[in-house]
Amino acid sequence: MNIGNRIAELRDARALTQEQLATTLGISRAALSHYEKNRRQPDFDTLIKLADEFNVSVDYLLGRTKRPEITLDPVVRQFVDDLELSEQEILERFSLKVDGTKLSPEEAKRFIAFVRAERSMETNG
Amino acid sequence: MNIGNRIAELRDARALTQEQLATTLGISRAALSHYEKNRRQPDFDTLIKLADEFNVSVDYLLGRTKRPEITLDPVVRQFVDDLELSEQEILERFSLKVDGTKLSPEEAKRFIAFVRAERSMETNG
DNA sequence: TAGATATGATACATAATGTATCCTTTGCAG
DNA sequence: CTGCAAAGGATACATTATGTATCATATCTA
Repeated sequence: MNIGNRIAELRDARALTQEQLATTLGISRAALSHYEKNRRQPDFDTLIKLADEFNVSVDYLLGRTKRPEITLDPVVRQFVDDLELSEQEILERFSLKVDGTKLSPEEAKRFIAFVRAERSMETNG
Repeated sequence: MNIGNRIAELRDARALTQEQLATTLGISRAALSHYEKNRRQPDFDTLIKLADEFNVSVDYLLGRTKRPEITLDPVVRQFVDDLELSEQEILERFSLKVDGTKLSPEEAKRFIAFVRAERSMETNG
């Protein structure tokens, strides 16, 4: 997925014409067409205007991420990192809720400490 | 915060010289210097190489976000957003890791009991 | 203080961009 | 059908930005 496709996709989703979006961005329709056809690269200013306009991340526009969210909450990110939950197969199937309620960051931390403590006892005892 | 500052910042944090980073990126040192001084804008290819190299989001490089986190893979995102961690699922296919070691079913069970107990205490106390 | 190292500044050939304009397709009213 | 208009793709070309070599300017340090 490249930037052109993403722009066209987002524009279509809003039922905007190239003319309309171009005007909003302050560029010519021709330029926008070039972007959508991956013949030109918008400058950073226009890139950010696009991201703002569609409320997506630049990473998404560039096809670097599959989802448009800007970033995950850092706490969640940290949580995932700490748990070493990085294997896709696993992650496809699980997220951490207990009895329907998400684990809070504090709970996650305590969880980790808990597991470590238990293991430590197993090892030493 | 503009891209130049971010690049210089990240490069300094790794104690890399412009020469070293430029080589890694496959560009001239002069070009990198221009980027850091905000005299030129790297093309998308270089932009993404930079983000990959430093493991940050392009949004961060562009100064669009304050934190460097990249958007997680959608699978991870889903994992975080929505998962019900039932004991049955845990027993069947749960494989959280802590410190690189998989959680055993017993550990998973204790974990759930642990979370429930804590929540109970919060609710009642 | 000379030499090495790192980085900023500059010039200029080269490459990319922005826009006007033309072309093609599609939908639809008559 | 036919003609028209809207939308978007293609092209040409003047303009602008970029990449790099090279020079200049610190900053260490032996």
